Amino acid sequence: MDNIKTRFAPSPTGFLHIGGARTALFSYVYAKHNGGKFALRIEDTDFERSEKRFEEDIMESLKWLSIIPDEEVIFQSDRLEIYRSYIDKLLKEDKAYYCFCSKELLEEDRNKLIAENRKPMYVGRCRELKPGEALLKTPHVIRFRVNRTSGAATGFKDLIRNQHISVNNDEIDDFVLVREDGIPTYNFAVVIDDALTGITHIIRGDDHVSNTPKQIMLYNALGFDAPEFAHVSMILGSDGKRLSKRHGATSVNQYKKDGFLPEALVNYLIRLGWSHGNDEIFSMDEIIKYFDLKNISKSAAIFNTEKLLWLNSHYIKSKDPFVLINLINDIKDDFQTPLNIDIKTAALADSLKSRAKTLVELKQKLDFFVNEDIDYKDEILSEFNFGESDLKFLKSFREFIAGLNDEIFNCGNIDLTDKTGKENSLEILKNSIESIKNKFNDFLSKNNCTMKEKAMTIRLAFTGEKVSPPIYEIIFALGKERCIKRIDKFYDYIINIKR
RNA sequence: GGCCCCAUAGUCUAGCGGUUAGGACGUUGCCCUCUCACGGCAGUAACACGGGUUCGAAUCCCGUUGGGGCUGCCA
Repeated sequence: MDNIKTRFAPSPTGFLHIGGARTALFSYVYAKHNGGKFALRIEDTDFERSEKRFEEDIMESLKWLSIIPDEEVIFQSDRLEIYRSYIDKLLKEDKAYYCFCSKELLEEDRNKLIAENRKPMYVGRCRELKPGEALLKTPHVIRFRVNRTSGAATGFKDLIRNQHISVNNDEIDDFVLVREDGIPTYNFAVVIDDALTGITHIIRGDDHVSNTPKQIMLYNALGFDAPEFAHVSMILGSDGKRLSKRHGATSVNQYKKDGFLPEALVNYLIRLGWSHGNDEIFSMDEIIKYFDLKNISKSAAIFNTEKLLWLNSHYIKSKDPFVLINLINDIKDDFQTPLNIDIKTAALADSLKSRAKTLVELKQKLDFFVNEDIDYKDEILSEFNFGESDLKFLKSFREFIAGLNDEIFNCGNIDLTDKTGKENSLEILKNSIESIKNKFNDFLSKNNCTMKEKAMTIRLAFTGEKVSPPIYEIIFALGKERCIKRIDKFYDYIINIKR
């Protein structure tokens, strides 16, 4: 089929959640794989629950994920006139009818049917009514006249299951097309828009399967060709229940704030329900290259944060440290001070990136460096026993640091805005760290001790933590003054606890 | 309750009538090592159940069970 066009049609009643993001992604890559177009339509006909901030969130989140519509975004609230003209057509052709039953009356009908153990459907009170002018001035809705011919059924072929799904017409109510306030309902507006905008393939959540026959009826009644349908299974929480807030983060923007990279989220979501052999790592280009509806799973998938974290750490590891610094600064809260974009920060970020699963974690691991001073926490330090020999070592280690040539710590005023500047500075960095390493090893052998024996003491002194980047890098990044300051502080700390 | 859909390890999945049922996350052990990671190696764990069809079934059909969805003047 040529001129393929897909769409994502969220309602702005909440932040873009990962389930929505996944169907958007599927729709987007399906269109792109086939050289088609992808459209975004905001279904804001529920004025009660729709909010501007959610619209903005949805569009920003999609952009963040690189899911970019090819056309201008459509808002259903701008298209009320269009829907009106089609409802007139249906009314004129007797395919829809006015219903004057009050909500209270409907509720009564419903309770009665349930009590009799029958399907709670509209009883059809107004189905054959021919309302006059006066009656039309009273509150009413417009219902679709479902074909009640005995044995009639309505179905469609689902591309995910590759199977025809059919429902008997008497399972389908005379559903409301236009509400009392004159605003069309979902099932009506969705059909008009998909038909008028030339959508060829509708990829959406499983929860719409039972709406589809209603929509097919509308396509037929309006004389439109029905598009193809592909219903993707839902994403469930760890307990197998429908994903909700109690399962933790569900909105895309929360994942951004929590330090996830869009590549990781896209990679995770595409693999949740879709596969390409045994491959796990996909860039957007690769997804587009390989994507096929045939390889989408029919069954629901449970969201697994562990695997997302693995992918996130994979992508963090592959990033240039300067890029990582920018990304961290991009998600920081307003009250946080941004990281400096310099060679020392980059050096630490580079060695810390394999130790962090999220950008937030990476940021935290840089704290010992970013903060001018550090605190020694008893709950960490109490695990270690320090004696006279440690004090003696610290003294000579202090001398060693103080004796280092200032040149080693100097990385000059290199322009980091261009690529060669960065490369040059990384080269200087490598040399500095190498020479610190050599001098430090000399120092150790002169003092008859090994790295293994002394590393933890030094690490604790410099960072206050049991986990840190390699010692040489810390010395380089902190610089002579801060190293000495921290050695002194640590010395005092030990003396204090020994008393 | 009715209707629709789904069913391979804890999780995501490969498989599309004949495989020692493959990969990944997680997890366990070992190696590497200044810590923790990273990396490398090895291990762990699955065809929901019952009937058919067939020489042969994870794969096809039916049922059972379990799960999910819908059953709105929400989308």
